[in-house]
Amino acid sequence: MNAPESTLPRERQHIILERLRREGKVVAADLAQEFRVSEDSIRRDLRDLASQGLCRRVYGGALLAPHVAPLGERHNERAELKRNLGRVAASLVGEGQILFIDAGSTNTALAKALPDHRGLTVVTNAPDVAVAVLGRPGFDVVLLGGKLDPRIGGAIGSRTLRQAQDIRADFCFPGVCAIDPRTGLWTIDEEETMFKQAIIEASGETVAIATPDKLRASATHHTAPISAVTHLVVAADTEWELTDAYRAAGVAVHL
Amino acid sequence: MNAPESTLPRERQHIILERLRREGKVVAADLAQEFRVSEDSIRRDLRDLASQGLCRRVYGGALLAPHVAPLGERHNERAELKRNLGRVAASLVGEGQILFIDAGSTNTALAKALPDHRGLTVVTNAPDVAVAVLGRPGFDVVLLGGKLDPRIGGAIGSRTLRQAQDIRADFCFPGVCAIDPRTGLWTIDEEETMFKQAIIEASGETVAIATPDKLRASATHHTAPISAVTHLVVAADTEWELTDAYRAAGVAVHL
DNA sequence: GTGGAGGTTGCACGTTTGTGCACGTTTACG
DNA sequence: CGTAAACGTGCACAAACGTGCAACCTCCAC
Repeated sequence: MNAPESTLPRERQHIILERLRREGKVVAADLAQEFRVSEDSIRRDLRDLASQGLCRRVYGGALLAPHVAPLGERHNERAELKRNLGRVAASLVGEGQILFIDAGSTNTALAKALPDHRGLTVVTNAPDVAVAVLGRPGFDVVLLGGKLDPRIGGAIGSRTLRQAQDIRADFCFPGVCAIDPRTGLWTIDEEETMFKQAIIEASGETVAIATPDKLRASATHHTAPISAVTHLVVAADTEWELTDAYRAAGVAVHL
Repeated sequence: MNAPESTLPRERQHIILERLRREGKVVAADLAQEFRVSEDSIRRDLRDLASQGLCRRVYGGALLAPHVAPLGERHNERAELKRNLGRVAASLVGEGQILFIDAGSTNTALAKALPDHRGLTVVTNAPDVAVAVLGRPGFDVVLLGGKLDPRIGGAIGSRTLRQAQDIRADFCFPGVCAIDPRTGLWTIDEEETMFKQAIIEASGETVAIATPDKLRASATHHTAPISAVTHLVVAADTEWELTDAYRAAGVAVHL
């Protein structure tokens, strides 16, 4: 079915994941024959995918991870995408760390994907992010107060800013309005910009989660240079040229 | 029915469990024929599932374990009651007023029941209350920050207290742990008590919404005398003696 | 061009896991 | 009480697995 001509390892993993989504399972031996590579390589691919939480490794092949939906059946594909991005981003954080999580639907998906029992502390200006982790085992939640902006879904005024400046975090997940491999992060609103700058400043590493539209979008206020971004999480079908451009800029790209 | 072509061992167990969920029982011989494997393998699968507590092993096959949900949902009539109480309480507020809304599931129901297009300002320490009104037309929302207490579902520390003291409101809806016609409001936690006292102090009128269990409950910390409570919202089937006692204490009772 | 770093691949090795069969034991039922 | 089906256990075998290693590729600095 597929062109076994010459498949790049990256591309191969992508195709495997796609088939996994479609059929729910894959058999290592079949894939090896199809791609004309040894089963060893397939096993390595499967191991990689499993380590990213995208599939569950089993004897003889792999099954789709229970949390990864089998390719948008009735749910919004957009929500599906964000869930996946959230899962990938969540895999970056380690035991006992402190996370700044900005407002935004993608970041809410991230919050839902964060693992329990890791002693994580979530600091957020968005009530729905707080709701997503509140009450789950192994989470501390700190809410940043202030007047909520209904367009953003979070607090951003000067009062919020002051509270944020009293905190230091390991990771920071700013909402992304637009991102560019040369210029960095962009935002629409000025107060929002100041808030994002503050939390980026106060954090060790910055993770930008960008849905495909954000990679092509533009916005009015420059928020941070690309050098301030340590990790970038994008969809798996993003063009190689683009991801390579980010990698060249020193950003660790995850998909 | 199923493709007996090639089924991975783990996948097979998964399918068995699924069928178990749907039909409540499975027969080993049938499964063996269906998956084209020996009954020995099926028995091993069943034994594995049983050792994980997912099914109960019986002679000839297996039954669904009592703990495992057999597919389906349960409805909560408590939610229905709280919705009704919330509707009644919501009818008390007028145009353009400022409301302090404490954390708690009953108050979340109230927030959902608040009418749109009234120019209301909601001040809350609970993220789920904020989510309930955020983005709806005619609402301003102010979030009180601080460390969230997972048992309460809201922020209560000293930082939250300070923010609350900077605000004056028309109405205040403290979460009710216990209430008594003679002694007033009671709470379980000390910090929680201080927060409720602060918002009651800062508000013109205080509305207590009490589910039936709260009318009979007791708690450790005295929060406010009954004279501080202006309105009480209770279920329609509350005893007359009790509602009369509250009315005698100067409380407007609504049901 | 040259060489080294980093990544990918296939192979060999020993190990783990799943399978079916044989055997003796337990269970259900007439 | 007797029989047949279902069961558990031990065993042999094959398939799948992880790991270490050497070969190979590409990219980039020198």
